[in-house]
Amino acid sequence: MTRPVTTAGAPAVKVLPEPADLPAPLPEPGIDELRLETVLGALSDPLRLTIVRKLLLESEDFDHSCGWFGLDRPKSSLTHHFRALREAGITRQRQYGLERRSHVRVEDLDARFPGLLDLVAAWTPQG
Amino acid sequence: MTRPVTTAGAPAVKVLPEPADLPAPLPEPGIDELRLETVLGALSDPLRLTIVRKLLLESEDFDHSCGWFGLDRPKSSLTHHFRALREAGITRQRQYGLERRSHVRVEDLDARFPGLLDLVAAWTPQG
DNA sequence: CATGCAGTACGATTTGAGTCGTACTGATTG
DNA sequence: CAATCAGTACGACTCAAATCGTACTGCATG
Repeated sequence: MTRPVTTAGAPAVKVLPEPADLPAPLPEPGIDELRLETVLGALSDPLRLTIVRKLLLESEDFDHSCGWFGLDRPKSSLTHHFRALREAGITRQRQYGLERRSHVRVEDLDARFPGLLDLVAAWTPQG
Repeated sequence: MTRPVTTAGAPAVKVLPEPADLPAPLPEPGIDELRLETVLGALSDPLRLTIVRKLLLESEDFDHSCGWFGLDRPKSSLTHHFRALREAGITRQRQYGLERRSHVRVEDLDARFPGLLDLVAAWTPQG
């Protein structure tokens, strides 16, 4: 298993050192609305695979804004892909002032599609 | 693990016996050419998910021809989807006389993308 | 309050996938 | 060898997704 474990065991306390009242997440499918074909479709794009993998491997408990990824695409393209991930139920997005930060819905995805995120974490582009 | 290992309930009669020397498989990617994004893309279609799942759960050691699935689509559409699966590396196809039979490349996929086929086997349409 | 900045909205364009009808191929069998 | 049958090839159509430029919104900070 290569994916870093964020919360080992049973965390009774909220881990993220975020403000107690987080901004409400943008609209997203509920855990029981997650559809395998939709999730796989969203992950069938190399750029989105890059985004999710980077979130899985390099995000240190914090959400990340669009710019953090260093993706060489116009902003409108990034909006498109981040929305695709959110609407498929793969990421959750919250508005923090100017920034719209994303993180992977690890718990939900592990519950519904166990093993899937490990495949994403193990993915490497172009090889 | 829900995916069946091999012959669960013994088939009464071996309806389609295979010759000792199998026909050569149709062109397909090698195991080291399998790409996660391509595989996920091929599996992001409900009809193809249905095909692969049915092969995983109901095929008793034998390959199956197009007609076995009982899919209510024109033949040219089926050709399209079966080719998509083969070219993504998910199925292997062999020509048996008139019929072109398919089976899932379980070993290859389990080796490259462990857990993926379990997700497919657990999938249910429309729910 | 004015400026700047993160990101969206909208629309145009392009590309690729799904769908399917029709004509075809190639093996099987009478 | 002719009929049949499984499946393909080809092409047309449709639709959704990717891409991206430009204009916009709304928060933030001086």
